[in-house]
Amino acid sequence: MELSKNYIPAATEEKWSDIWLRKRYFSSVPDGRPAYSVVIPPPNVTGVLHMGHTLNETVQDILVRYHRMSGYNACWVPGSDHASIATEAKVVGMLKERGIDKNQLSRPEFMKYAYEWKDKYGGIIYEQIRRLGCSVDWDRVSFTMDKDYYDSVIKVFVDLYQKGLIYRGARMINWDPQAKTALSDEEVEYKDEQGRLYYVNYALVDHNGRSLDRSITIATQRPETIMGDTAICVNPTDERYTDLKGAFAIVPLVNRRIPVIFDEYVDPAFGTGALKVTPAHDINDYNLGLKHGLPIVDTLNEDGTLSAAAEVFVGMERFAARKAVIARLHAEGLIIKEESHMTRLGYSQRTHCVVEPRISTQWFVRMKELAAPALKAVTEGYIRIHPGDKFLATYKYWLENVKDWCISRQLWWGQQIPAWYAPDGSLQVAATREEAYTLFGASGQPAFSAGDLRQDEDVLDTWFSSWLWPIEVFKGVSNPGNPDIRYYYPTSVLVTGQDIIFFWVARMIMAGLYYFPESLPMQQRIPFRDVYFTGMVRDNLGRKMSKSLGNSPDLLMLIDKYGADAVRFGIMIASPAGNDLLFDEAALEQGRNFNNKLWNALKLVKGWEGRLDPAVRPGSNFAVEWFANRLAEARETIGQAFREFRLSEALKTLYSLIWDDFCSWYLEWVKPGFEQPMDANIHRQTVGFFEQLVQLLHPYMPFITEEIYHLLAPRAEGDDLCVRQFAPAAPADARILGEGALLKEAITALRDARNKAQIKPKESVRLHIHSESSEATFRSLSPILSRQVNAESIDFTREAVAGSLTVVSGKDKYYIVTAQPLAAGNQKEDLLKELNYLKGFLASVNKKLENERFVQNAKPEVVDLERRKKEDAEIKIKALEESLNG
RNA sequence: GGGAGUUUAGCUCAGCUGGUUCAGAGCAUCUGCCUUACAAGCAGAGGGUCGGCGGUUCGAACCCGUCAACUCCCACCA
Repeated sequence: MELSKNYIPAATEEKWSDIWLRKRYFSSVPDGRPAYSVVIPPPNVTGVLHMGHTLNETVQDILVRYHRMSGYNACWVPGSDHASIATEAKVVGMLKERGIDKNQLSRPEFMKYAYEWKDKYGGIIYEQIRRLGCSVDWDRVSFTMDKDYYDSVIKVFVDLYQKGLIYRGARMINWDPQAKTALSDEEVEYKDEQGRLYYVNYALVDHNGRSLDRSITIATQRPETIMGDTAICVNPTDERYTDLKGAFAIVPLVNRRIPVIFDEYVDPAFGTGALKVTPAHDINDYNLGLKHGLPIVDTLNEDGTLSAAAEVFVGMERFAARKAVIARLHAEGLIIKEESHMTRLGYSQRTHCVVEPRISTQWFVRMKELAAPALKAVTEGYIRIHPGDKFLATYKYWLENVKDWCISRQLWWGQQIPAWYAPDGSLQVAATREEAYTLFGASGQPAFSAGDLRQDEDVLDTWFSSWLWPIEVFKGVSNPGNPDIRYYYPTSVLVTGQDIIFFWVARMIMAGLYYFPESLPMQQRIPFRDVYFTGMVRDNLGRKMSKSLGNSPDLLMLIDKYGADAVRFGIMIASPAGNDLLFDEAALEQGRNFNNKLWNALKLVKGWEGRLDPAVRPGSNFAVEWFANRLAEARETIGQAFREFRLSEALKTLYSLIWDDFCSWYLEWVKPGFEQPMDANIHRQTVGFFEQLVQLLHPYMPFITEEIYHLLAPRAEGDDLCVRQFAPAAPADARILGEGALLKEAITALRDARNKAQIKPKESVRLHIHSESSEATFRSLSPILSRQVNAESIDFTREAVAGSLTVVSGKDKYYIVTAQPLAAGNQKEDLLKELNYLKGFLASVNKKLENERFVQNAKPEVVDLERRKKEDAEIKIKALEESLNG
């Protein structure tokens, strides 16, 4: 069979995707093996996967494949999130482009469009997951608005309500005027900005309305809210204002009379020490208003325009209104000063518009009771966070200070809140209209029919559904106690971005601990045992990837260009746990080159098949023996790295094992001479090594490894790499590894010397080795050594060889004899440099050993080590001096 | 304002319990090679006062203190 010059990923990837799917390797059902279950953080159906998803999915696939190959029944559940507000915003935008106004649609009509959107983008996302090679169980695809899932969310809502953990009430919430919905505290992103502070004069009057012939100046950043003022507040200890007890101020523009009140809250040092109180539009003012019984004048409409209550500029957009108010205040001479001022503005996470604090009747979850066990699960180590040092404190702080969660959204796309209102406005919470009607009838026949009940218009926060994800993807809510939930829950590991630690991770822990009864051990109630946080993906300049910057590459295009394995390699090689990843296409090129390296190693090994020599040779081959041990050693390192979630490090180990140890050293050592036969036994063992290497690499680069596995040898039906189990690891023999290191050192030193002496690669030399300690080893290694340094002969000597080039490496000396006279190099200089260094080194070792306190205090093995360093250095110095003199 | 993290080669990062010739790897750079698997390659090389200062210790990239820079999270002074 003819192998292409370079590896071509596209066809291979399609082929194996299909075969894996057809053979249902990634479909999991409970069995006798231990489960390794992972639920995908469901991507929003708003668009396509970005590089952050790519990193997350790759990490998950590596863990899942690795465990599938390690005796576990691996199950990775794919799915997507309806992403209530984000998707609704996109659908509304899409409709607008088509000239359709959401307000003209009925709720069912809108939902039809939303589902069309979901089908389209959900499909794109799943295609990306497939192309990336993710070994998800396609029989378990879940969506947070599936019928069962929807019903589960409703069921949990009703349950929490009945237990008193959900309540409805008017509170100051964050309002998104663009999406026209309430938001949770977590959905608001704050940015520091340069704002402007306006000093505005308010006229003062006494309780009879008589002018006091003076005014009070307040400082505000939001002059457009003055129409909502219902008090002026000063600090009671502020002597400038003590005489204003019982006085009133007149709100400019609307001439409303408001009291001057006194409260410690006001900082006399800020601005003028006088604060305008607008309870409807500021959380602090709201609290002050509650305390002092102030009326609330809400001057904003839900879309951010001024309401009739504002009296002036009614209907004007809030920022335009600000300008208008400023202009009129200026015209009336009421602004006496302006200054710039740093401020913090809240933006909606989804629509990016400035959020308004607003009083509104919403549904809330009481968080205190849910938070306590969630905190315990982590602080007591039932759930381990990686990297822990970084996120433990953040997690703890949030849970200890958590506030109630506003879960109602004034949207259509989502689970509609199961609250039912009677004509008189009273309400019952129940999953269905009929159940609600029954509840209304509990204390006698209601005066209305079930059809008169009106369901709450609002839907639930999307996170109120995704917090059930690890439970409901196994139907744990809709079908409690079923075999899947009992087998797969808790899941093994959650891999996600650190940005959703509060939104999602903490709340899933709460949901798990709430949902599974306290009578069960904590280990069975938690949703996952480990949490692995990936960092944020940035571009190679360290900037966040974003659409507006245009620095977020398209995943499918990258796969087309480099191949999925190369993308996976590139994203993993520079991705330490929890640190941000600076994405650079150069890393993908490295991945592509690595593919090619593997491919060419395959070509080499395959090329030997035509000229195998089956004759049995006595004794063992050093190269084979060495590589077997090197492989054992690397497996140990890799296993340890996996246990510690150091996936990038495991990949680096593999990369170097394959590129350097296998290709650069091992294959060169066993490679037969030009047109010479290949020892069939060595070939067989080489194929065995190659199989082990692609197996180890498979979790990272599944396609090319599967392909090579099948090209190396014919395989029985069902013998595919993705399900091949790792053989038990053998311990590595340190002696053989040491001999391998010695051989590599000698080869490198001799090649370096050849290079420096400008001996042409094709020119062979005669080599004399002077080794006090390792002569026997060198004798056994000489067949490899002679080929690697192009030596036609190797002899052993105890003295200097005249007319030779001397090389000192470690404790050994090499004399290179050439046919042509040697070009005068700076060999002597190099030797002197080395000698000087060694003498300095010896001096420092001696100093240490002569220091009594060192000898007394240091551990005996450390002192021994220094003694050996001293001996080694002395031997080397002797060797160098001899060759310099000789 | 509170908290966490980071700072090691041009870039991205390892460096575990303070002690192997410990100052490392990859990428990039430079030199020499179209050697028969691979120029997307091979063989080599150069490159760092481990952010600054001080301390603990026989011994510090590592522990302590302090300063500086950067990053992130949290927070109701208009």
